[in-house]
Amino acid sequence: MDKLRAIKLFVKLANLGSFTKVAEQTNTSKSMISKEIGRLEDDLGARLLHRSTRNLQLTHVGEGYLQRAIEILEKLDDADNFVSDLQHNVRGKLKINAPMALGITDLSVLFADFMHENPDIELDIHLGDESVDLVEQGFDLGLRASSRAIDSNYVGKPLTRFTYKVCASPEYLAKHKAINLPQDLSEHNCFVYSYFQGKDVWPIEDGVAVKGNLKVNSTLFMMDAIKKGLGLGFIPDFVCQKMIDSGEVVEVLAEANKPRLTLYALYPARHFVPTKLVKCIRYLEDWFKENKSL
Amino acid sequence: MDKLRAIKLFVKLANLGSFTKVAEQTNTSKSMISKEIGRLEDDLGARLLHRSTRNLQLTHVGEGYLQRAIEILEKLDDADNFVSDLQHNVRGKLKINAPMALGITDLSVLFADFMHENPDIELDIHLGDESVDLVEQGFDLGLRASSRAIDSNYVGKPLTRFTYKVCASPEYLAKHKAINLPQDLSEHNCFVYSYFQGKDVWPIEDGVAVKGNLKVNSTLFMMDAIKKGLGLGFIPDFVCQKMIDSGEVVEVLAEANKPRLTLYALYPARHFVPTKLVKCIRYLEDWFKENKSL
DNA sequence: ATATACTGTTCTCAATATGGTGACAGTTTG
DNA sequence: CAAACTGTCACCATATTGAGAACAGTATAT
Repeated sequence: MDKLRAIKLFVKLANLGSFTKVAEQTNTSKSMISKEIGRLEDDLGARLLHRSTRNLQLTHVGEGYLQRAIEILEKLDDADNFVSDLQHNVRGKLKINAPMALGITDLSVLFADFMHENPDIELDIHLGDESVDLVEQGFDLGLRASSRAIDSNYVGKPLTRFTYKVCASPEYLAKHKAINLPQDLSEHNCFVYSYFQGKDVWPIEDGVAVKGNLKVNSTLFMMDAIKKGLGLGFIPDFVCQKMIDSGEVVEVLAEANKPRLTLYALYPARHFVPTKLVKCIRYLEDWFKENKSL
Repeated sequence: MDKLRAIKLFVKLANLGSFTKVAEQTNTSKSMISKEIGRLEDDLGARLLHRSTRNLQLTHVGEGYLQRAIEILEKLDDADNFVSDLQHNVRGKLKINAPMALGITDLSVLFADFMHENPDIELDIHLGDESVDLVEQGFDLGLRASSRAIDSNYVGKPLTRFTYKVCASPEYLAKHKAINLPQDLSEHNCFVYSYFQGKDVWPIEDGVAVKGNLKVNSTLFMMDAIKKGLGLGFIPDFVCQKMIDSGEVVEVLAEANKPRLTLYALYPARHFVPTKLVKCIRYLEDWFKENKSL
């Protein structure tokens, strides 16, 4: 028995004062109203209203119950509205996790624009490359680079593709042996990124073991070392491209086979995504479509 | 969809943190819980909790909804308890309507005893012989004398049977013509009771037209006039019996056919009767069983 | 007075919704 | 690497449901 509907009908009945009118107003049959009210009375174990053929009269019990029923329905409406607000309102917090390097480069300008367009959305951005559990940490969105499929608990929207480039400063290259094949790297000072899955193997062609005197968890830090001519780095293109374009660093082994990764926007829910989040993801997609060749 | 049950299950789920445990505790299947929560989420248009295989995590929405849901359930409990209290509690008011004459004679002692036994029941007794609508006036109980069937809106418990007696004082009878047949009454001073259905026809045998110089809406007032030897009265036996026994008045036409009426306890509801009322009706039944021959 | 219209209730029956079973995909644990 | 567990999904017999008509009763209209 759907007690809630029964209560709603009871309140309506108390207002309209007629089973028939309630039936008309709700597009149902009299019999249904009668049954439903009867069921509610059964459930409560008390009569809510006296039916005399022409007049309905609330019982003592009915009067008290009516009052409480109205409050209950109000509370329910409240709860529904609360959800709806949180869902459809663009206001609200958005807790986002993103890779450090990406955050410092592209995302900083991207989200600056986004915040300008959506002043009511509050951003809470955690930059970091440690693998965190988005759900456990309560993140609404995570930006992840991946070459493989994504954890099945998440939906992943592909945003852009990127690759890595082996970078060095012109000065470094001039002072050291030429690099023509991936294997040549083993005799150079190759910086290692702390969180890199393969540790000290760069995924060029079949993988090249490298070694070097710098290990750091920031590709930007690494870039500065590269620019100073200290060594080579295996750097995402969104970090190094500008410096390559400006000539500060140069790419080596450009023709070698390197993994192409996809940047995903990850969000945990399947059915219902808050509009603020939808808006954010759309923005990400559009931004990368405009600014990058996917 | 039974939203209420869904809400209950959601609250349980939030507490236990596992679909399976909820299923066990409610003696249902996991699938049912899953479905029901899913339905609630559909209805709300938002996801209430993130399911990762090992941990359930409330959504922002879920947290807010949980809080509200708990309040709603409390309110519902409140409402139910309110009804239950009013229903099962012996405390409370009892608004009773009864015929004036009966009230002054038997009921006064009866209810004195009843109140003594049930100090927590508050009585609100309206004595009067006008026909009142019990429901409209908000009476819990009405005592009615009737020879015919009762209004179908009410349940009527028969309490006792009674009849009427033609009474006169010995002095009156000594001074006037003898009364041997009903027709003889037409030559006597016969008092008329104001609310009597047949007005000035006494329902003896086939009915006897009478006339007299007193019309009053109280059989007790009438009794006093009779005792003084002013005339004859058609009096309920519960009013006149004692005086007949004591010899103050005597009955005439004792053998004539007079209507036997039944005193009913009338109460409006069919399904649910508050226990205080049940108790009162039981008391009435018992009292009349002991003190009168039905 | 009598007829009519309208009240709420009850009955039956078809249609819908429901909840349990078992399989499933995916994880964590031993 | 197997086993035990998570929540979800599809299937299907079952139960509940709600509409419609018949009903009993009462007030209004004629």
